[in-house]
Amino acid sequence: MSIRHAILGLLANGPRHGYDLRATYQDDLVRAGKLNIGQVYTTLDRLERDGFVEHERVVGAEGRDKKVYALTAHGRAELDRWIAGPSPMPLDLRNEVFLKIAIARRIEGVDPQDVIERERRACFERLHEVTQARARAQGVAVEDELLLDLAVLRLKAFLKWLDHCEEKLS
Amino acid sequence: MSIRHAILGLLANGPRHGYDLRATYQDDLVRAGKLNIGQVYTTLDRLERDGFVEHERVVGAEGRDKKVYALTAHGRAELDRWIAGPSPMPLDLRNEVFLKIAIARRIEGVDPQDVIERERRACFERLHEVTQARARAQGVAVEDELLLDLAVLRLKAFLKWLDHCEEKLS
DNA sequence: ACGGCCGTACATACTTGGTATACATATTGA
DNA sequence: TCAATATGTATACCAAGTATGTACGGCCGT
Repeated sequence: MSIRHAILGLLANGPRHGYDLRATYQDDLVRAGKLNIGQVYTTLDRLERDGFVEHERVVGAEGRDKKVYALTAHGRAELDRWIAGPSPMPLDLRNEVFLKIAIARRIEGVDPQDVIERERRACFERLHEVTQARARAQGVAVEDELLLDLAVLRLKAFLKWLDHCEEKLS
Repeated sequence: MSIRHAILGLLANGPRHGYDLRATYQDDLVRAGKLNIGQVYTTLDRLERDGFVEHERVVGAEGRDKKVYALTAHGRAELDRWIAGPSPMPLDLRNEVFLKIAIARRIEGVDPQDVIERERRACFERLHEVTQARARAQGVAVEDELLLDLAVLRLKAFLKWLDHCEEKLS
């Protein structure tokens, strides 16, 4: 997923500059997420190129000048369109583990069941980590909980699929 | 996921040229997947740059010459390492629907429950499509079934999460 | 026969998403 | 005082993926 719409969304509540957008993203919008500052500026450039935002140079009280970005009408329309429309639900063809299993079946000397077993173990460990993080988030911030709940559900579904693979390929 | 390891995997059973790799990928390895031919050649270039494959110019019987790629020992080692090691299980921070909900909660005039409801409907439709595709694949090819089973499990997990969001945010 | 389309085959330009790093100044704290 | 940290922007670079260009040959219909 790209960060375009996150920026448009943050700008909907008023103009901000790049550094500020990143801080707000990390500290408020997606608290578990990190955002590379370089990506913020290149994304802002592209959004401006496409007419979604425009910037104004502002000389700060500290002497540093900032580029403060604001949504254009076009940008606001794009944001509304994005929010109102459904998100793509990719089928995850090109799934790495599926590919690994498929290749293992076509190579001599590699047992696909071993591959499945190793992936299962890794998935379990990950689930354990995430479950602990989920417990720590409990009651702190509802959105942090939701994001971790999603991760848990996804990992459980994947484990179920691995079991299913093992059975069907045996 | 990148296509690097798919190509290494296909080359493990003997040398092939670019066009052939793409055909084999689409017709045998991941039958539901499409592979852009341009990506095959650029990936082969990078694999060669990194010493994983090497090529030989072969003049075909038809007069067209091909570049036939083969795994090097280094490439075979990389393939084995990849198969033996676990795949990354990304937490899917930057999930688009989560972002949409989070932004909706921060903007006036947008009801996050509406967002959830719309995503649910889209997800249901997708699930319906995939379920039909799954029924068509039944008994035809076990790997096609597995890939579609994964898609179904994923979509069901996501629907469950949307219900969960609705409840927690109400 | 020939003109168009399709299959085979490779190459390149371009876009996007993402990381790392460089650069500059102000504040803060040991 | 001097080093680390915070604020702020910019750029280079890389990988993944898409679209397009360029050949050549075979097949098919009129």
